[in-house]
Amino acid sequence: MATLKQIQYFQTVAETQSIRRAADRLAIAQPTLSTQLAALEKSLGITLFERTRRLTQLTPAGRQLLPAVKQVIAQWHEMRELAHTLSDTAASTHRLGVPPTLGPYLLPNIVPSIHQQFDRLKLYVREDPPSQLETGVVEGRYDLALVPLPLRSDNLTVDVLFREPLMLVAAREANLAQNGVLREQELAGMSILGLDERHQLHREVQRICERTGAVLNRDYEGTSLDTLRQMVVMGMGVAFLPALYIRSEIHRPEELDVIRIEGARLYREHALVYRPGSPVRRLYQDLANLVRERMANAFADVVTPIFDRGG
Amino acid sequence: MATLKQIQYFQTVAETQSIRRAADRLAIAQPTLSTQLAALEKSLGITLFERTRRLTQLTPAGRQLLPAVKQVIAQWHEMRELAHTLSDTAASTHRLGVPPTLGPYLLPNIVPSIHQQFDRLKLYVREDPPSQLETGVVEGRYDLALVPLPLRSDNLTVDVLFREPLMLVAAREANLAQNGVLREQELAGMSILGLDERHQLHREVQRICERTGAVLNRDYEGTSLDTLRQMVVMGMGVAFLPALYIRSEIHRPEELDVIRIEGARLYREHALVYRPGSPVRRLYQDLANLVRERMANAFADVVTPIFDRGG
DNA sequence: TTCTGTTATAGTTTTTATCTATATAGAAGC
DNA sequence: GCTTCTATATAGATAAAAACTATAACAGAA
Repeated sequence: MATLKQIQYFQTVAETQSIRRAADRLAIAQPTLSTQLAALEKSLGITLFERTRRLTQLTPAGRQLLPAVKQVIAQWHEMRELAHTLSDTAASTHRLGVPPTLGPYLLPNIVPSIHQQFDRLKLYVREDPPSQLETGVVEGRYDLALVPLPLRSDNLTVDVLFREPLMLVAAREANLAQNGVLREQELAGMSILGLDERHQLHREVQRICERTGAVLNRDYEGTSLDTLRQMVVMGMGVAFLPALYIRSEIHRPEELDVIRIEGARLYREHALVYRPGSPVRRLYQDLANLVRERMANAFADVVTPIFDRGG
Repeated sequence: MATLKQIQYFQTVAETQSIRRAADRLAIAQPTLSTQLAALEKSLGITLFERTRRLTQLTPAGRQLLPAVKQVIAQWHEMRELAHTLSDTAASTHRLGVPPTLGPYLLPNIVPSIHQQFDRLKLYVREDPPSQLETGVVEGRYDLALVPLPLRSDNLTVDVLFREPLMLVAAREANLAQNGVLREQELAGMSILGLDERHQLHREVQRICERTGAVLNRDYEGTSLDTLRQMVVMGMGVAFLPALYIRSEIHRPEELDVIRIEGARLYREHALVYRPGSPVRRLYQDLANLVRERMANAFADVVTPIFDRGG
């Protein structure tokens, strides 16, 4: 069938112009080389060499085949080199899925740290709704994903990363809270703007409303955190926005009041998920730890890293 | 060592996303495939697949290695295709050496016939002095060569092709022969222009002079047939020129008289030579026959094909 | 001719690839 | 929670191949 070994033998004989010398260079016995060469010639249907006692040289056909043979060997070496590079698991490209309400506000803060620690690791990042992320990882479209808790699927490994508060945001003119703090009871009856129901955040806000007695306004729903913020700025109502979003995106604080709710469990939790069978799960655990540490070091005032659950 | 078979297996498993299905498609047993895959992974130092019950899919590293693997296989297929083309011996490029006093005047007449009969054969033609041609073939720089007889080497196969008369050429004004014919005796004492001694023709003319009593003029020697002709035109003397040269190159016959010498053995003989061990000697014999036949059909008035000697 | 160096062939051993049979382990169903 | 199904892995045996040693064949040189 023309093996790689055989075409390497071919190349060496062509170079040394002698079966004996080629056998020496290849560290095999001369009859082995003769036999393999004959086998190659038979499988290709070509006489590659003109064997005389004085020298063994290429036939016209062999001479023309040689460049093609060298190409194959060169490609093969290239492949092996690539494999060697990739043998460091942290040297390949991993497909990371992120939810639209987290990715753009978290990644800019952690990607530089990742590249610092794993300098040859590459991330191919795509956004998807959390449900898509979960099935995406299960079905292999993603290698790992950032998803909000709780998970639907139970056949994924979950490394809980951190807790992110949801802050109440109101137009400055509304003058809702004097010192930036409200008590949970004061939420009762308040009309809350939310995202449309395809977003996970919709459900999270809905849950908060049910517990606090606030009313989720379903007449107008945002399609992204940015439109939701605009709706608040325009005085359409108040909304819960994730702390990391507020930290990243609210560049003109004078337009909006950010209000902390006293005593309430107003937060969402994010986790890194991947298939339990992934051969590189160790790397993913390292990545999860890196995210937690980065959050603890630079965003302790915004989020709460969780070191002890999952993983 | 990462064999071609193994990387083909790799590709098939990547495509089918299943070791079992890949084994079916490859018509081998599933354990064989598992083993070979494991061997490949070990030799590359990479885990290529994430094996679960539901599906066997590429790891990030495997995903990135796949294109390189496909390249190797593609190059290999290309090589085999080329080999298939070349398996027709008449489909390769053969290096043909020709002497400068024959090649340019013979080849234009026979190359079209060659390409007509062997439509995929290609000739790589180079000119060299006959001695260089002989050693060139022996040492493998040429696959075959046209050379004048007699040969120096005795370890070449010789297919004698044809006899080419040498004609006496004189300036028209000299008015040497009324009807274009002279008798051999009339050459005695005549001063003959020749080529310099690096050309085989020098020796051939010298031999003729010795036999007929003509005198080879060594004061001025041509470096090519064309300069020799010019010397004759300019009235510097007479010269022997090969019949095929005259047929091809003397476009203005009014300037020169071409004279046949009656009764003399004034000719040279050309042969096709190649190494006795050449695996394609059959093709070369066919080529020799083709040349002879072409000469017999279209140049019977100029040269005498030799069908029975050598080969 | 004989000697020398090179390739081919014969016969054997070792290695490798492949097979069959079976173990193991998730996922799905009862 | 147990069984069943399905996919991959492992064990052991067999077949294929590639390797070796020894020797034959053969051309060129002495």
